[in-house]
Amino acid sequence: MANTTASKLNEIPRGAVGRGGVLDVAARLFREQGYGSVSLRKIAAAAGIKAGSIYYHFGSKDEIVAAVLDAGIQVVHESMRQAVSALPEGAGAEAILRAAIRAHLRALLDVSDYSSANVRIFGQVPQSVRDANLHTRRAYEAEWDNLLSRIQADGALKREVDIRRLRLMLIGALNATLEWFDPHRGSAEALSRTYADVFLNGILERQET
Amino acid sequence: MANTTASKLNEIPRGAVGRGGVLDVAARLFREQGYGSVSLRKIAAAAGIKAGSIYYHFGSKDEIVAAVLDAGIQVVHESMRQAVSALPEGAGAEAILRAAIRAHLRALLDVSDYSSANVRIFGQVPQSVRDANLHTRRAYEAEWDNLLSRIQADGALKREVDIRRLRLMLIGALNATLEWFDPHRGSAEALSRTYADVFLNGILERQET
DNA sequence: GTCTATATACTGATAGAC
DNA sequence: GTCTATCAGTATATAGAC
Repeated sequence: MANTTASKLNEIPRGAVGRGGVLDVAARLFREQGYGSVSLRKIAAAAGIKAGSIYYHFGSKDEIVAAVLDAGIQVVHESMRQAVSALPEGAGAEAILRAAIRAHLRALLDVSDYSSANVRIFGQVPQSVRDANLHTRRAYEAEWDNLLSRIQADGALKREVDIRRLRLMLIGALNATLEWFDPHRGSAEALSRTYADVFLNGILERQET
Repeated sequence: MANTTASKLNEIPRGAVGRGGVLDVAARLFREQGYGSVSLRKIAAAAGIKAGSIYYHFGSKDEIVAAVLDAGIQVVHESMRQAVSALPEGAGAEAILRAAIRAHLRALLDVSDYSSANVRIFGQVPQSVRDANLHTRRAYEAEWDNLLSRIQADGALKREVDIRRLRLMLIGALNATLEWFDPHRGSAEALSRTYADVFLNGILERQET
């Protein structure tokens, strides 16, 4: 997903060139400024090239943003799947949920401009670009639905909870952190623990009667 | 907040005219399409006037969007304050939280294009516009922090919960519903109950040992 | 693979008629 | 209070030189 050719020596000081470099820069700018405010001229300038040169690598702005959106889902999907499958064999429902929440949040806040760009601009791009991203999104959503369904079948999740709605609520809550998270005030790691605490057990003090 | 003059008879069929009408239309378009994609020409066309005419009512695009943002916070703030103060005298922590959550969510999903536009475009507008909206936002945030602090002081909220972080998590989760809520699949009313259930008590089944 | 130059359309904003 | 006409700036995209 990241630009690999840029690590070679004897290159332009910018560091970002070629298709991968343009894509890296575009993802960062989209995350920072949104879709409508980022022009091809801005992307080109940040990558150290001229606007016209972009069309050697991509056919249109939509093609760039579509590539960013797809990569964004793939990164967070792979991160979540790996985190869950890395757990010990007999891991309980709570451990599984905590690992999945942590992986999703860290992908957004610590790891990937692509994943955070996806969350921030998906609602702003043209309908055709959204449609192109749907298959990739659906696969990630299915991963969560399967995980939650398994946990509910084991009896660890309240029976009255609707899986689809819970997934939308949980992912939405985690994604919303992009609007206010400040690494100076706490780590994504610690924040993921708080989210797990709240979603798993709630915020009300329990009576010990 | 809504256009009042438009209810008079013998007017242009569009229904939206004058400063209030322009603002109503702008709020709806911003909510639907985001900040960058909505031009003054689009706003004017939807309001049934020409682009140049907008400048009789507003000095700039930023002035329009700033007015939309402020109104958006004021609507949801007033809605939440009223809902809480309308509760019976001795209402418990759970009833208060449920009423506040319900009011916030219904303002976003059922009532106001201004409130939903605020949530959707705040992260996309120029820094100067965000700054102008800060005072209004802070007042609403303080309302929530006071409410949550009172409940925690009463011992109904877990002591280890950080108030500011909880407020960010809760409001963020509720605001995120704008990205996926579909009135055909359920009411905002019912959804607010589910959010309260999850945040108050969590999703894990409790052992009855 | 990147450059310059350019075509075409749209942007926010202004001036003056009615 | 809305209109028409227009300005300067910027948008995506293309063509051809190097």
